[in-house]
Amino acid sequence: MPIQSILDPLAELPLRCVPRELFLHNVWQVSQDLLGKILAVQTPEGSAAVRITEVEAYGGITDRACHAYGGKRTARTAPMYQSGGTLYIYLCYGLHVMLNIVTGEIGDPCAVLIRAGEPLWGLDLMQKRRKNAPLHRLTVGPGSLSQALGISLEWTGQSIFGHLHLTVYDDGYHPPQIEQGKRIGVDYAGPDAEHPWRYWIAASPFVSHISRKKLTFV
DNA sequence: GGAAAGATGCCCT
DNA sequence: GGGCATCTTTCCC
Repeated sequence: MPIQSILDPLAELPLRCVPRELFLHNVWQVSQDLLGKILAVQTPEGSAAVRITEVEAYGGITDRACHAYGGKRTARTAPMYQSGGTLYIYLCYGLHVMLNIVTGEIGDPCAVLIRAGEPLWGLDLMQKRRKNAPLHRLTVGPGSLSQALGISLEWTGQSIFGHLHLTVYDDGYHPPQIEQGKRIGVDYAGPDAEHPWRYWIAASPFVSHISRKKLTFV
């Protein structure tokens, strides 16, 4: 399948699925490793894909911003306790679909929230799903990204390995620079809201809250 | 059974 | 940058 990137039309590298081991490291490592990877979704409507440009790490039972804080386990959060590579998908504000990928071993409820991507292919399909939103808002923000890709709530709890619809690929691309800052919308988490656990590809136009304060870079 | 909050997005100024 | 739609999940009666 040819890659046709809007920003980098010269990219023509072989695709391979990311290995299971990628998700078995700590959630902060996995978050940064996922930047630049390709998230592809195939549905009966067609296929679409983005290069992941922005993520957030949710640190399990000790992170007040994490749904599994304090070991909380409900029907919704149960997938977070499964092994690395499990999908954790839930509805926010009653209408926005949030896509997360669980990290670590079984029983360690950490996950990476996929917040934004750069369109690679399936542009027409994504624009149709997003009601012709402009390019800079097509796949930016966790709710918008899920809508563009056609992420389904029914996939929560399923593994991305051997998944029928969703695949994460590595085409050899590595972000030239990664920036990090505070996570978005977690002010209720008190001191844990201050952690710089949001990561994005430096200078990418496909990042939300671009004006937010940058803390450090890697 | 009911109330409150929420890992947002969009439109307005 | 501020207001608000919108409805599921969770928790507490």
